[in-house]
Amino acid sequence: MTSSGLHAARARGGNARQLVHELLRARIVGLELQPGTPLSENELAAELGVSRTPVRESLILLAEEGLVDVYPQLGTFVSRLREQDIASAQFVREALELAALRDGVERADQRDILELRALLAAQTDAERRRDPEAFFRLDEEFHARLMAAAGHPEAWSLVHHAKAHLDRARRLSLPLEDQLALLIRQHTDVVDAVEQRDAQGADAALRGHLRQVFADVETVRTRHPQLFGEADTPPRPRPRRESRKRSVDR
Amino acid sequence: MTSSGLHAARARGGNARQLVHELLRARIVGLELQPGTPLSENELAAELGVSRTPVRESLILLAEEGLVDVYPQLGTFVSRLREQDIASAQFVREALELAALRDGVERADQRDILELRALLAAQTDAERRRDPEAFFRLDEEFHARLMAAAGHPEAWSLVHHAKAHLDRARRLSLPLEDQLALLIRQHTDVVDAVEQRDAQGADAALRGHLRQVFADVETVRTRHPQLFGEADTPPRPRPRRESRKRSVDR
DNA sequence: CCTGACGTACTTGTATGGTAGCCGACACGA
DNA sequence: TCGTGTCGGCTACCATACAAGTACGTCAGG
Repeated sequence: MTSSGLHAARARGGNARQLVHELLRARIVGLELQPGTPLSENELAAELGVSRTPVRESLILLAEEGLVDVYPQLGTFVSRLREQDIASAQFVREALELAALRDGVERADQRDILELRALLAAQTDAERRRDPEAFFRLDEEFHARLMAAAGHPEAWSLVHHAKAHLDRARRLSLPLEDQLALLIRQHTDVVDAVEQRDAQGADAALRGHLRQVFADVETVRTRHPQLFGEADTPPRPRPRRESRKRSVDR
Repeated sequence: MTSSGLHAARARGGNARQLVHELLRARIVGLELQPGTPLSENELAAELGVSRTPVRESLILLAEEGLVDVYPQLGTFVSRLREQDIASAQFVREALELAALRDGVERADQRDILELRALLAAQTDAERRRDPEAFFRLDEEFHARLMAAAGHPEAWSLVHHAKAHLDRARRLSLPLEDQLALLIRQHTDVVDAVEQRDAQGADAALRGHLRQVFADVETVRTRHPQLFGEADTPPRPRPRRESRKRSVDR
């Protein structure tokens, strides 16, 4: 069961809160838990084999990231994909990654280039195996490594947070024809430009790549509109009828 | 009693967790709680008239922001000013504020300019009254307003988080001679450039301003080295009983 | 006197009980 | 038929009890 795995991991490493947090985060970003899904503290605690405390603390952290919405005395729900959240995440990601890349063009050494190229090779392999999940992990690692090479490894966590909102939508578009190949090509262009110390080229390549990702979200929006929504009102677990509800705190 | 005030505020506004979080955050950023100070969940709960739960949840959030360090089974301490944290905060702040300003130069309308100028006037007033605390609040509002005018009000929260690490150190340098006047001058330069749609000028003015703030931190480091530290190990063995109120010497 | 084992008083982490408030179903009355 | 009041079940929030672990003062033994 899930609980046994959690107990094992708990013995190995971190505390229950971190484990639950990471687990729920992965499930939300991976769309295993779809937007609008109700998350009950009691239910999760029972399912994961821990008490409500670490579950609750995890939900608070997820709420801070914008991945869940907490309505006191009402319930906690996986947040819907909101126009504003996605646009904001895109802005933050662009600003941070492009700023980092400006330093990266100067600071990256041959060792960094080699590691990035190794990740590109692994991505190509994942694409050939038609394994979008593997590609997702490698994509994360690529962008993280890029920021580390630029000398700003800590700022990655912020990009990581922002990226979650984009990935949640983007994931549905990845299995599409030739999508992975296109993204890998764009990654490669970035690395090439960095290796040649071509600041303008690198900037253009990465910007184009990030905009591509943003465009993918739009594609998904038209195909899966039910995942999106402004969500001033809490989603309904299993409703039959509409009812008006005034939102509480921010 | 402190608790009565909190209960009152609680009736008015949010839940206990948010109130405790904001209170502790203000005390830490305001250096009322100096770096290295131990924060006991029990002690805080008793002092604030709430149970451990909201206090603990607040500390978790503060730990996420990097303002406190939690050592399990050992204690929670106000984090020291770390070289890396400060540099990272500076990078994030520059990246986000400058990226926003690029949009702001195009999007800001006359109404935005007027509101910004009103804040500048208030800052000048605070400077004349030699009121650094008031200036700090107005500085926050100025930068927040600037990002809102640029069309990225949500990204402010990230800058706000980053700014905390800088402000904590900077606060000690603000009462210095002519510091406030210089900062206000720089703020004014930014607004002037934005009003004239001078993208390059605005970029240079804001970058210069942010670098100035960063330089102030260095000044403080040489004067108050005890506030800094890499803190691989818990800050202090064990300061028992009340020994705070250690006035900042020169 | 010096050294080292140990108990005690703390710490955070986790589990659980109690409370106020919201929603939806259902009975009742017009 | 439709509107309304009540009640049961759910929620998150908060308080409290227990468990696991660390540091330091104390004291026995050299």
